[in-house]
Amino acid sequence: MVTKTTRPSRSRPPAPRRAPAIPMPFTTVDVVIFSVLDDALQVLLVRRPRTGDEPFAGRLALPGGFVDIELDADLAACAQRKLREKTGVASPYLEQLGSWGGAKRDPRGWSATHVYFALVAAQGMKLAKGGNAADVAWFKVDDVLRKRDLAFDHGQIVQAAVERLRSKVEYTSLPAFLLPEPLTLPQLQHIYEVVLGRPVDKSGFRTRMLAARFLEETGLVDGDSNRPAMGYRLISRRAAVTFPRTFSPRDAD
Amino acid sequence: MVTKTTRPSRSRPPAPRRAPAIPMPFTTVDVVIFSVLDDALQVLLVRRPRTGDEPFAGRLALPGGFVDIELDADLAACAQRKLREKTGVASPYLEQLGSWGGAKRDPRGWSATHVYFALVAAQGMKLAKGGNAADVAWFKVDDVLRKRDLAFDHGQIVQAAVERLRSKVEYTSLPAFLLPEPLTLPQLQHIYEVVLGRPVDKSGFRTRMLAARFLEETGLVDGDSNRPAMGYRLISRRAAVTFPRTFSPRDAD
DNA sequence: TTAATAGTGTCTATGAGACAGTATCAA
DNA sequence: TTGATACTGTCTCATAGACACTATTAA
Repeated sequence: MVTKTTRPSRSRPPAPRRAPAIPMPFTTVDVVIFSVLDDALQVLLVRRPRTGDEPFAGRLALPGGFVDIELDADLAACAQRKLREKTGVASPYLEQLGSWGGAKRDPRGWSATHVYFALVAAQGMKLAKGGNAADVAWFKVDDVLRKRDLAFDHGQIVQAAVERLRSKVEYTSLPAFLLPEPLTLPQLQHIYEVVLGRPVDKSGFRTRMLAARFLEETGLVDGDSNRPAMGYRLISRRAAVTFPRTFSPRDAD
Repeated sequence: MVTKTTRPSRSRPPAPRRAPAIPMPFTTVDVVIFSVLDDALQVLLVRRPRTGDEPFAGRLALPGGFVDIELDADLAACAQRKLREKTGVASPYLEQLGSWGGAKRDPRGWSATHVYFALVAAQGMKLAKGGNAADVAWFKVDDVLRKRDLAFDHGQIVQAAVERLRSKVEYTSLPAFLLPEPLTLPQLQHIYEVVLGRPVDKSGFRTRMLAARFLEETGLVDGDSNRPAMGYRLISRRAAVTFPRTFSPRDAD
């Protein structure tokens, strides 16, 4: 959040406001963007600029920044804009994670950030780099959580996002949004295994996915393996479906 | 949100701020407070004052208002404060629901609200009334959702809160926070039935609750019935526990 | 033919749902 | 003793998990 690059500099006419004359918190939007790359769950981070007197110069942070009340119709549109600026992705899975606000999280004063949570397929994606934009790159979630040296409270936020993702993966079809279409069931199973960090039984997995009726066949796909697999497309990209039970190995008490 | 009653009027020294000079959205916190009364799920609403030129005068709204960057250390503290002001309840179950923000939700300009979600036991509670405070009262959720004439976008927000509650009730122990302690299993079952809107099997319900290990016995309680029931206390008031499966009648496909 | 991966069949144990039964209180 | 409510036992059936099996491709 609070990167100079996304801060509009042109002057604007003062809007008519009949509201109270008390100081308002700074309002920002940050986006936690996940993908699976190299068999690991990864998160997109930007390096904060070293120029100017901005806080946390040179540290890694979530992509985000101030709400622009001229550009952004609402919070979701603002999140979409920031995601597009960094990744070029137009229609990812996007849901709200929550908001963090307080007196101390930004040294410049009371601030509140609205955090969104995005899942994208990393294949063939071009990240925004150089120029006025800060460097942006993928980082393994496990490394990020271990090093805990992100700007602001973004370490906490990433942790909350990972917990939400891991928890939802147990009982929803969310990981399907981490794959490009058409996707195959073996690919999807692999994503589940990477995010859950444990193997999943093939037969049960297939039954479960097909019973949830969120996939439709698109014909055989010639993958990197020997036998081609059936390709599938998501019936709806709006939301994930919820399974009636959680994934869980039998030893669970 | 944006009620005059919670708006601080005293002057304060301008804080040192090295932040951008672009206009910030108004920032508010609203609280959706649920309870079960008269065998129905109810929500706490306040009537907006008819004085001054505030928007939505005389309409019902969620309790809430501007963040006070002097009083409130963070968003959760702000929500706690607003809850305490209206209900006197000090330590309810409180979780974040989400945030709503946009150019059009408040006629005075771009605004964003951070919404919290509280569950309280309504028994013997005194609501704040009269004086400077707006009238505050319980309303049946079903009526509120049908009439849809709340101030701002609070109708949408209540709807989202009810959906979240009903969905979580299927697989968590959340409803336990709607009862005063010590609670009995028949009482708890009744709450589940009210919120879910359907009967629940007694035997399965008891097995499920006790297997989840979130209750500890406190001795028999002489209720309004003939045979006394075992009283229980929540082992932790921090969070609800998640059941491995959802409640669901057998006919579910 | 073999290796590799895609996909299916089958067995079993768990445990939820349904419901009938027993226990313990007041009147 | 009766009525009312608290609580328990038992039967059945769906299904997740485990794992062995078959199918289809490339080399």
